[in-house]
Amino acid sequence: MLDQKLIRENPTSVEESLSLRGKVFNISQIQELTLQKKEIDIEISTLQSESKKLSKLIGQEISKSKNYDSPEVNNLKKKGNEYRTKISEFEERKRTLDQNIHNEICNLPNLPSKDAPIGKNESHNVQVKTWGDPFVTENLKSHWEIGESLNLFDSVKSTKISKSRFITLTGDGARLERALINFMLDMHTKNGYLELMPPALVNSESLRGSGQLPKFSNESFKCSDDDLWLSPTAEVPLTAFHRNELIDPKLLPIKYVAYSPCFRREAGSYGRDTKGLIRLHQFNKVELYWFCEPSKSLEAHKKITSDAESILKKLNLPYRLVDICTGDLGFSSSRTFDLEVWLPSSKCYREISSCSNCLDFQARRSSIRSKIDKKNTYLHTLNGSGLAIGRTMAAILENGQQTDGSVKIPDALVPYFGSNFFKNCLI
RNA sequence: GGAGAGGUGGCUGAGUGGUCGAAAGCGAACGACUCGAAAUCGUUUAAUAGGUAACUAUUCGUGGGUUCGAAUCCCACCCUCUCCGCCA
Repeated sequence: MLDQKLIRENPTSVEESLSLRGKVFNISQIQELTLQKKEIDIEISTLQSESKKLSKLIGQEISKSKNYDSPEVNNLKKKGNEYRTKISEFEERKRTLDQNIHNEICNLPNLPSKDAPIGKNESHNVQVKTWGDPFVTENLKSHWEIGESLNLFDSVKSTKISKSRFITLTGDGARLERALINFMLDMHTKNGYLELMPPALVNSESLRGSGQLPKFSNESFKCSDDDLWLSPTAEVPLTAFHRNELIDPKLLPIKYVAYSPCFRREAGSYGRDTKGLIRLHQFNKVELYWFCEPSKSLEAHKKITSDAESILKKLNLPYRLVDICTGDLGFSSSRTFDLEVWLPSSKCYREISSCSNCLDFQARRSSIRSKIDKKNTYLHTLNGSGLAIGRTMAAILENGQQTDGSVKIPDALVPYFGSNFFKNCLI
């Protein structure tokens, strides 16, 4: 959520900044509403002030004369009644204004950082660096072909259980998934993160707090009988963990790592990535999340990104770092670095982690503050996948494939997986 | 699911119609004492919105209502706790 004061005082610069996202936002309309509200606010508070004084006077009058019904008192009460009707009229108008303003502002995305590259869509994202050797050989198998031949997962049977875009991991596939989760959690907790295992179902307020609602309700699964949704990312419960809190500044920065299943409807992606582990309605993810004071968030953004990178390096997976352009930024983010892993079968890099600095956007929506320099200040929040498990498995299968059809398990993972090769199991 | 209790500041907790934005304690900040610290003593310390400021308004779970006036009375909802039932 953007600061109302900022919108009121700098509508043009807000409008210009938001337009870098490639859409037109009508800020002046919101500004007009907030100005109207301000006028009414002043009107109401003067009336309330007078009515309050009157009430006190009545109280004094009554205690002096010990008479609740004297003509003087009744006269004053009549006057008080007039105030009340007047005030409630104004309040009615204020309420509708407030609602409109709130709706409008909640639908505005975060302002893109001045450092983010300007562009319209993902083709304008900027590659910052690459790591490792993105090898290209002919006759490479896709990860779903490898998975099928080694019996690591079964998507056909999964449609019986649920529907398409769900997967059942089997045998060594399930074991590898588990190994990856444990490996990542261990790496990050050794690196100073506190592990959390949050609920997978979250309420509407939590989704609003991190920016998924009201705009993106069609991207999450909703429970029909309750005000609960299947969490699309651990970012949601982690933000909500501290909602409406004043955090002791001594605890900052707070660094959480959380494993969670993630559920996404993937509406509008029909026909894309229909095979394999890349795009599923349910997937596992290890998420990194920071709360820090505003002056430290740029530095924190670099750190959270390099913490996510360290996993790719340990697993020896070639990747590149991409600076997301203004037109491709997520709703809550002001700046995002994506980590994209090399998938040799499709000869391209695919997103495996997205590390975002949301500044105070989510903290304002969720009211998460700290007393910094004697002032209550909204904290900055940062999130980054560290990493998406299914896509990591896809990358391991494709990058580790050998000419004899076997797959080399990265050395760092062997202690977690318990072996350096897959046993081909029969189902 | 049934019965009961309760939601008050950073935290604990008093307050049942009239200077109550709210006692007290804890915590925190500053000062004194000290070589320094602990202990002790003193002072200060809720948030939000508007305003350069003085100040004004709002906020005692949320939303309505009664009243000149509500933390306090009425209604609805949400949440938490205890007991019982069910259950991994």
